[in-house]
Amino acid sequence: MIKKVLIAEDHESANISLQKTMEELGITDFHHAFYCDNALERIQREKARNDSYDLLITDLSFEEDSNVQKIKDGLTLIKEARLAQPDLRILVFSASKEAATIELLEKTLLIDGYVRKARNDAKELKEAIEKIANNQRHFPRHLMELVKQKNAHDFTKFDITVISLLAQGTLQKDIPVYLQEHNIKPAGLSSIEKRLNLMKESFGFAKNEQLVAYCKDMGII
Amino acid sequence: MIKKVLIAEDHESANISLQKTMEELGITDFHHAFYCDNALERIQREKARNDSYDLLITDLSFEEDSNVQKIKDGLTLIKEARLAQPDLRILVFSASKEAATIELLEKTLLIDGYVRKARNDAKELKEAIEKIANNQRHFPRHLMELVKQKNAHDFTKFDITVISLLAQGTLQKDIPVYLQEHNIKPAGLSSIEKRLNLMKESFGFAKNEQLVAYCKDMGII
DNA sequence: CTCAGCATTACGGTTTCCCATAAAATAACA
DNA sequence: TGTTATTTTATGGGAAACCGTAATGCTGAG
Repeated sequence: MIKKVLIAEDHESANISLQKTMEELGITDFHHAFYCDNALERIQREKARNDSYDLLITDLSFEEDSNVQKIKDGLTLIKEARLAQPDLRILVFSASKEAATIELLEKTLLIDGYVRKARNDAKELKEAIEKIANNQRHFPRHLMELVKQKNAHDFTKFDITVISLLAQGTLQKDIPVYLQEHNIKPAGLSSIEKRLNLMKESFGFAKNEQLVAYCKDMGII
Repeated sequence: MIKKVLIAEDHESANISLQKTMEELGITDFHHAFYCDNALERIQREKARNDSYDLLITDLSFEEDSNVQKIKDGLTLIKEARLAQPDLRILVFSASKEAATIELLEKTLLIDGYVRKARNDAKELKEAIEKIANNQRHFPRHLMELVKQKNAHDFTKFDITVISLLAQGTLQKDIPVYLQEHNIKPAGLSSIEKRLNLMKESFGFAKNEQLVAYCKDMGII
């Protein structure tokens, strides 16, 4: 049963609708945290008082402002919250549709649910909370599969290293030196060219600039 | 005076908070449109009935789904709405912090206000609507200046066009052709090179890939 | 050990990009 | 109108990237 909920979300308008959703679910004992640090404090405090939260609903991205925070994003908050209270249920409510992020949340951080801010998000939020109350998990399967399909290419660590170096301004011909220094193999210029070509071909791209733009969009680098 | 309002917004949760804001402002005569096409239809219909809307509040990005739309984004909706009803007030409520977009809305499309989905958005929304009711306009000055300051370099329309073309995979040597076709001057290859060099120099960048990465990060392209 | 099969690297020719300089066009001004 | 600035475009040489191919190294099966 979910009775006590903490909402970590900086957008006022999102908070308003979350509040309404809580009310519709008959949950009256909930609090808002507009900053991550405050959210973690509350979790720790209530746990110490033997009055722990049942559920944390959190966004992933928090805007930075003059109020400087130790924890700057939802991902870190989730990790810290898990340390502070291992049995806490966690539901992420975010606009991100990045497959890698959702997969990380589901497979590695083992959160309880993910609802994407989108057309029917309020309805889905209710579903998700009800499922979590019944010890089920809630993830947007359909979406993840779609996104996965779109990424025709599986980016390896090597790929990401190379593209990051390019995005930092490293000359292609200088990349082998860097790779050797960091004991990354293969390190030959031809191997780098080959890999870049493979990536570009699989996306139908013509230039490295396109690849960098794509990886930035996808949050890969 | 603002009495009759149309809200074009696809996210359910954003609609919920907008609804609450309307209620708090004492505006009871408002309607939701979840798709752009429907929003335009409503504007046209009510105008024909001599019962026009006083204000349109719209998002900029709408998610595409199975329900295929003629109008796919807020920018187009705004242009069409202006054609249908020139005296309609328009307030944009969007998460975009792209300076170029806000400037376009303010300077060219001459909308009445812009509120960014952020920490205190509900409060700002009320302010903006009240200002518009008093024939004032509302724009987030501070933000725009911040974004401007941060960018050591002032990106011109030309700069953005060139970088976008690069990010799309256009070969540098093919850009002059594109510029000529679109009547953009200057169009010479040397001018493009000169401009790219200037940008790279002002950031201390070595390669175009870096520039693309930076512009992606900053939301410039 | 030998040899096939694959991955990696090396090399050479071509294209594109980069950069400096010169020519041409345009704007500014008296 | 003529003269000077300024901007834009043209050109050529050199560096980097691109692309195909050949050589080398590594691995595992027989």
